[in-house]
Amino acid sequence: MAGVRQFDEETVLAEALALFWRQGVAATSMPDLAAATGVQRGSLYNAYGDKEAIFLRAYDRYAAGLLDLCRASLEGDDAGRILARFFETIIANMTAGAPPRGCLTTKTAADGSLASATIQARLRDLLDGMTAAVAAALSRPAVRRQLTVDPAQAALVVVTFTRGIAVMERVYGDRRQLMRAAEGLIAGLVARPRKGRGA
Amino acid sequence: MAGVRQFDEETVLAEALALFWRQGVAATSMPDLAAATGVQRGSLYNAYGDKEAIFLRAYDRYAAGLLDLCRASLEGDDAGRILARFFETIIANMTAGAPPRGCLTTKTAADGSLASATIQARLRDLLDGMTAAVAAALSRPAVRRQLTVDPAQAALVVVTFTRGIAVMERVYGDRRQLMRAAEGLIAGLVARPRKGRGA
DNA sequence: AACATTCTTGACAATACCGTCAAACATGAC
DNA sequence: GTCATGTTTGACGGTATTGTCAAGAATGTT
Repeated sequence: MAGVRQFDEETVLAEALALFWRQGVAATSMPDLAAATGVQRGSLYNAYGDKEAIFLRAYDRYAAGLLDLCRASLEGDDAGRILARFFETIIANMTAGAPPRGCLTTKTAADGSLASATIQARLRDLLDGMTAAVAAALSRPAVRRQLTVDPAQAALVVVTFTRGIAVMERVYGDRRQLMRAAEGLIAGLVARPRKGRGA
Repeated sequence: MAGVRQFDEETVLAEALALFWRQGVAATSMPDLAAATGVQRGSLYNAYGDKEAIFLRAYDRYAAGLLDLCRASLEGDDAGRILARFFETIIANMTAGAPPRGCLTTKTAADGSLASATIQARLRDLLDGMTAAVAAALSRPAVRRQLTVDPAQAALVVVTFTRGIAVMERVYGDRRQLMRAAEGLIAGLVARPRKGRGA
């Protein structure tokens, strides 16, 4: 096969992701992407077709990475600790960067990009995956016993709450507030939030 | 005073609000507003200056109305009922319209309009007001006793959760899921969610 | 080394939005 | 009825984005 792609797709998608994350999908134009990636607009059109296609590729990587982080944070048998670590992960993800980038999924969900059913489906996929991961963790017998709500519903509550945290981050930009909110939710969901201090 | 405004400001702001709500602030242009309100673009510039000014005026009305609805829903002494009615109000607000418009505050928060500190401040004002209203309701002694978390923190959790519901509405568009999520949260925050059925 | 294939480049036309402004207009004040 | 005042109108120049395309460039194949 001759006529070979001159740019490194990994790099381009990473730069594109960074831009989408920072600016939001709707606010990012093809010229923006061209400038950020160093690839000419015409080449991007040729390689991917349109902005949505680029976004979908970038988002898939993002989603996979985030899901891995979430799953890793959900190990253990102490419900309070599991959830605290999970929310820490989520909050770290959305407060990273300067200024903080916020949560890509949430920004995308609210910025009109959902006119595309394909994008909506991808966002749903990530949230479904996240819900499943949380539900699995909360369903472990040792964990389940500590909950005030059954695991499936608790998982829905937790994932919904992560979305709320993402919005609050945008509006208040106060990391501590997010932690306090998460802590409050955990207190409600776990039977004995504070038995001692350490283990 | 001669040279008098030819359009009805109430009507114009109502139409503008409807458009912002449906399309999102960032996705709404001055020509869009002109078309929707029937007022020429030049007149809008003359009367208000720019899109942001129009949005702020429309949003203030929206915020005031929504806050009133929220406060009204928070009366009573049964924590579970109060919260259920509050979430019903919130969910009704964001699932109204065909297709549902979602939550204006949340859409605005995530669509890049927060580049404007003024807009961010207004969103914060509404959420502050909502948090205060919920905190006040949850602080009533009879209510407070039923909670698993102290009122101030519970209010933060509740308001954060409303933002999460708004995002979930965008992604899933499933009213029942929102109700189930809210119900789950209430179960966690209220000590005895189900003692009987009625009072 | 020559070729075929695919990518890249720069430019094009089409469309849309913004902010402004001068001229025309309508209205309340006198 | 006349005037002063603020509004409305339509148009202008400037800028930006989109999607396409023909010509040039690069590379694997033979």
